[in-house]
Amino acid sequence: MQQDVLRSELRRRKQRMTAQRELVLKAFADTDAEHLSSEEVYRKVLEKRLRISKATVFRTVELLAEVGILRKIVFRDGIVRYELVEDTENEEQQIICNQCGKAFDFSLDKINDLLKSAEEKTGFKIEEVQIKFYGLCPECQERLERIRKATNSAHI
Amino acid sequence: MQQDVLRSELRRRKQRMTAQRELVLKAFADTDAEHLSSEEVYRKVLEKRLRISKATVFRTVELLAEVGILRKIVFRDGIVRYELVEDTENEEQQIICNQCGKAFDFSLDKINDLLKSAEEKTGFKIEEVQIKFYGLCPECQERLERIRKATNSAHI
DNA sequence: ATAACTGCAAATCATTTGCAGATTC
DNA sequence: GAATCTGCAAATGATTTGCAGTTAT
Repeated sequence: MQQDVLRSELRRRKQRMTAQRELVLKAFADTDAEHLSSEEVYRKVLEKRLRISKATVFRTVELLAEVGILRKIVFRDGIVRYELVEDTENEEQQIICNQCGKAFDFSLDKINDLLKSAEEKTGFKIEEVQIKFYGLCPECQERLERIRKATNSAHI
Repeated sequence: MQQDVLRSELRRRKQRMTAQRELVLKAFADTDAEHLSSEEVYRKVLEKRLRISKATVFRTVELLAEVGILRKIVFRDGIVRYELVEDTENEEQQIICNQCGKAFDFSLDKINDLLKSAEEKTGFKIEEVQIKFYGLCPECQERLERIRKATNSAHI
C-alpha cells in the first residue's frame, strides 16, 4: 500500500517516517469521503484520540502531494482539498448535477484522441486532463418536472 | 456592451448603478489580461487616480459574477480571479501551463460527440462542459530542457 | 425620503512561519 | 548525536463584516 511508497520516497529525500505522517495517510485510507481538507484530516485524527497539530497536517498533506500520493485540488469554495491518487486513476472525468450537487465519476473512451489532437494544435506536452460536465442528473430532471407541473399557474 | 446588461439586471434586482460598479466593469473591459483578481482590479482603478475601497471591489466583482457578466475562477494558487464571460463564450476549453501558468483558450471539434456519449451513459442533461488540459507550453519545454543541460552535472 | 451603497477598520478563516524542544535515523 | 520533525503561538494574506455616513432613485 501507500505506506511503503511513502517510506521509500522519504528515504530517497532523506526525510523521516513519523507517527503523524502515518496518521494523515491513514485518515485518507480509512475514509469514504472522496476528498479531505486539512481541517477535516485534523478532526479525523483527533476523533481517534490521537494527537497532531494543524500545522503538521498542513505540512504533511503538502508533502504527500509532492510525493504523488495525494492529489491537491482547489475547490470552487476556495478551500484546498486532497484525494488519494490511486482512487481516481483514469477518472478525471466527472459529471456533476447543478441541482443537487452530486458528482459521479465516469470514463469516456475517445479521451486519448482528444488529448493527441490538443497536443498537435498547441505544441503543449499534456500532463493532466480534467473534464467536467455540469447538468441535471436523472432524479433532478424528474423532480423539477414534477414541480413545474404542480406550480404551473404561478409562473411568469 | 455590458454596461447596459448591468443596468437592466440591477433594475430587476432593485439595486443601483454606481460609479464604483462602472469602474470595476471598465477595469475588465480595458485590460488585456485574461483574468483579474480583486487586488488587481483595485490597483487598476487606483492607477487611474480614481477612488474605490477594496471591500467594494470584492463586493462588486461578486455581484458581477452573480449577474453573469463575470466568471469566477479559483486558481491553483488559491486566489480567486474573474474574467469577462463574453471573452470565453464557447471556449470552455483551456490549456494551462503547469510551469508558467499561462492559459490559452482553444477549441476542439469532437466535443459534441463526447457530450452526446456522456449523456447516453449517464442519463444527465448536460448544461455545461469544462475541459482543462494541464501541461507544459512550448516555451517552458524549451527552457526546462536548456536548464537541464546546463545543470547536468549536479544531479542525482 | 429612503433603501441601497461605500469606505473604513476590525474580524475571520485558511494557511504559513519561526523557533525551541522532541524524535528518528 | 545530528538532522529532521512537531507543536505552539504569532504572522500573513485574502476575503468578509458591522456600521456610520453617502448617494442613487
